Amino acid sequence: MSVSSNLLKENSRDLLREEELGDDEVEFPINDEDEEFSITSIRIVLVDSDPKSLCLMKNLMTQFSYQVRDFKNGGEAIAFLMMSKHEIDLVVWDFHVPDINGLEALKTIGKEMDLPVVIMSHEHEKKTVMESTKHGSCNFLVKPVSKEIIAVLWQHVYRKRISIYSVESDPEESLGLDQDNIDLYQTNKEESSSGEQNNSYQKEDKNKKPRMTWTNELHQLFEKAVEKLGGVGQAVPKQILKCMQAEKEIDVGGLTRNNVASHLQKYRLNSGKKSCVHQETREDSEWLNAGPNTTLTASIPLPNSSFGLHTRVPPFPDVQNATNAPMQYPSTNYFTVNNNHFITSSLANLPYTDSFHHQQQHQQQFQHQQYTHSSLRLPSVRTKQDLAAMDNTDLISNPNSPLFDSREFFLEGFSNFDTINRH
DNA sequence: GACTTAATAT
DNA sequence: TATATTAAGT
Repeated sequence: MSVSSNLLKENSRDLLREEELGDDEVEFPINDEDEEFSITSIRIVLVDSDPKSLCLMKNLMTQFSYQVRDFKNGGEAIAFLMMSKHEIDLVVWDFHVPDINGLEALKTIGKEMDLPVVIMSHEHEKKTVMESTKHGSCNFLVKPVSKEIIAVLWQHVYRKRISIYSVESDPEESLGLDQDNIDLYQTNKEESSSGEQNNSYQKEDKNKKPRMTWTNELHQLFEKAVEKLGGVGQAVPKQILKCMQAEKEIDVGGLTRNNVASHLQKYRLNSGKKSCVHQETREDSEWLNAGPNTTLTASIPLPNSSFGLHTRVPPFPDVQNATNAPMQYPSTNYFTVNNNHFITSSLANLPYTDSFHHQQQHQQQFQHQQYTHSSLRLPSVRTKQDLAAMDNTDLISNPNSPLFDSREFFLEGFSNFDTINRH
């Protein structure tokens, strides 16, 4: 059975499963071929030097049916972890454990084993939170930790599993997955490591062909060709392309007939509209000001250049007025480096680059799913509806704390869940 | 195979 | 929302 179909399984099936499984078993929504693996309820190593806090946390966790192994002493905890790291799903470590503090624990665990670590502390100094986050803490819990937070601790295990699975097997090589499943799988993969935007950029580079940009220069060349061939009504893509390529001064790069056809489609559409009812838009006036000498590079990747400065190409000009007059460009500049887009302006209202925006949307979807995910039996006394109704900020114990504004520390989305993956 | 149009993705 | 890409129809 494939990964994604299982991920998407709805309640009915899972309920059935739950009857088949023992009480303390949780079926994980990840299968390796037909061999399903289920784990016993999530196993947590809890480390806190304060006996009261330790006891309280342990009780709470047990209440939510986690299996807890508690330690007052950091050294003992690490020793235990070294021995049974493969039997543990999550580590919850108090920042102020004297012999091994949170940071040291994060370092050691990060180096020696591949476990998600949640740091907790009675205080929430910026420095403490920052450091923990930097060192790969999945979450930072401020004591007293609320039930709601304990209830959703499973998410870190879930995420870890997903990310491990993603790294270890390349979905495209897996024969069992059809294209749809691969797509879904990759979506999940991106979501599961939402803190790593660079990765998803790189992913896109690998699979998708670069999107070309019609620069002013290119467009003028195009327009010149169209005119030469008898106007929009006469000119056809192939000839336009030939015409454009004939122009020695300007390198049209890897421009294809399809590119031209697409551009022509838009061009025709636009010129038709213009000749009917002409309403001068803001964009029009920008184009009216357009000048022939503005030099821009095509984003069609040229063999020798993978780097270029691009300016967003304005919409089509009014046909009659397009050729002359200096142009005022829209100010959204961005670089492309190997087809990665980086906005260079720090202006507030810049649009997202596409992939970033896209990713955000996924992220939001996933955040919602996390509460309601049916494939996991939540070790929770709350209903799924309750969880869904919970505001995300509930995950930080003191969201309104004057000392600690989660948004200040965490990347987009981190205030809800971890976006930093340890490896 | 080329062109146009429509749908889809970014 | 604009516009580039992809698919489908002629």
